[in-house]
Amino acid sequence: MTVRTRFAPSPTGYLHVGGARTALFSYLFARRHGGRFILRIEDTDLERSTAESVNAILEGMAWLGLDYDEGPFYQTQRFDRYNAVIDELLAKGLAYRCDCPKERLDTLREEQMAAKLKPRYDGRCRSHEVDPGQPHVIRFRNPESGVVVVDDLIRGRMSFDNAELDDLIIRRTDGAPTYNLSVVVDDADMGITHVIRGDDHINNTPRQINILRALGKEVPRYAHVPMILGEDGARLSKRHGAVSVVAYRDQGYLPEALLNYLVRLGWSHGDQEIFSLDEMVALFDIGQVNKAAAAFDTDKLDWLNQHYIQHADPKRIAHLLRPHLGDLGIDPAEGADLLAVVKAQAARAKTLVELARISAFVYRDFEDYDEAAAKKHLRPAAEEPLASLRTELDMLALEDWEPGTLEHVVHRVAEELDLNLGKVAQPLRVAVVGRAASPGIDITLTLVGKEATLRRIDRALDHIRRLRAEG
RNA sequence: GCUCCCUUCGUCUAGCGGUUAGGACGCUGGCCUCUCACGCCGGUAACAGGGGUUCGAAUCCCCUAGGGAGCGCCA
Repeated sequence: MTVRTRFAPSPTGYLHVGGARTALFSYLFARRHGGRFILRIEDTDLERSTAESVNAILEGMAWLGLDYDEGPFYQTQRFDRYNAVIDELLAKGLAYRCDCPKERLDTLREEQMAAKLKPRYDGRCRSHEVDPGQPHVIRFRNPESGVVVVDDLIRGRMSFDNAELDDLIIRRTDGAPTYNLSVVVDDADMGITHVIRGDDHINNTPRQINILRALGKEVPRYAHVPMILGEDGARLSKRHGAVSVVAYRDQGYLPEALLNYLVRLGWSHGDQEIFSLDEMVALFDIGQVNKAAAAFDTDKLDWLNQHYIQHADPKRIAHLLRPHLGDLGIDPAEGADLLAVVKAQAARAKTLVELARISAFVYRDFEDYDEAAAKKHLRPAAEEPLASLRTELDMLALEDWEPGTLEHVVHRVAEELDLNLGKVAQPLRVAVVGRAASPGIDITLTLVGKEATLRRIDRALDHIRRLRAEG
């Protein structure tokens, strides 16, 4: 039997990290077992489903590289099929028409809650005829006794008493089938062997199994993955900042970093922290997934992202960095080789956004000096070394403007003035970068170029002289 | 309220009856060093509580506490 899994989001918003992890687990499980991964859009809620959300989900999946073998299928295109199944259930007496007015149901619920009972439909219409011509819903006739046992791949054995369940609506007054019916029909029709989904569906499982059985269909295996919590341990929501997968892309995260982070949230393989997608496929074991919810930790994601920025092909990083430089109004075509910039800076940034920000000085003069850096390094004592550097650097031919020579010049100036290297390199760095942090001074000067370097040294000398004039 | 589920360092986790309870992020001390990062070495910190079972429990059972989900003509 070939394994077939599916990811079945409802298009009522973007693809968030919780959904992405469920999709990842589902994808990995299928790939791991040589099976097929299917994407199905559960858009039966006509009110809330939007085309934008569908696009956002597809975009998120594509960015993460979670490619599916079949689909996307849309439930709205399968209404005829669901209705045929509902009619079949009706004909067999496994479902019935119900015309209980909403008000009655509301008061019933209130009474039950007041009596400390679990609110549920009382089965009033189970045995009375309802005129098919009048408004009504269709309810599934759930077994009244017995237990439904689910051997969940993650949770283990769970059992539910049928007496706790009620007759759920499978077709609305407007004729639209509901979620619990459509999932069951789709999973059966699409031959889904393993249903991997969020654990908020645990309580739906026994109902779905009952419908599956009424239909005479095979019951798939289930794996309910725990939810992802926000940094504070509370349920993930918008106030936790980025939750949308594409928002992470926009903030400069690499898809492999997010994927790696997500797979380790709830799953592990010994002490290994770094996993390529291929390794995940080879090692992933759904039975090894944790049962408890996990809190999202941006610090660890950042660490992984920095790792991947550092180890990825610099050419690719350079390519991905362009739009982020563009956001700063920088066109890297007009300046130092972007590849060289990436190689020099990759280990210094947690995100591509940060990488762009700390590299801007290469392409344009900075606005203001970092206050603390200027105060510490652009002091009167720095005037002499800077002036010497200005002279020495100015004498360099353009073809000598390279790391080896530049490092030599800086060292020589320090020796001539009998100063520590730091007393020379740091003022120079602040003069050229505006801040006290940058790649090695030789690389920094190489990237900035002769013209801008001399210009910025002059600016720093002005700064120091003005400072002295002010006393 | 009822049903189902969860509980190891701050966070992600290893552990599947015998371990000095391991790793990672974070934080932190140091090394490297022209700065910042990277890298390397070290430190900090956990079995929710209580009963059993057992020669021996983080591991098995029960109870308590805390947390979550569901109880829609949403998915």
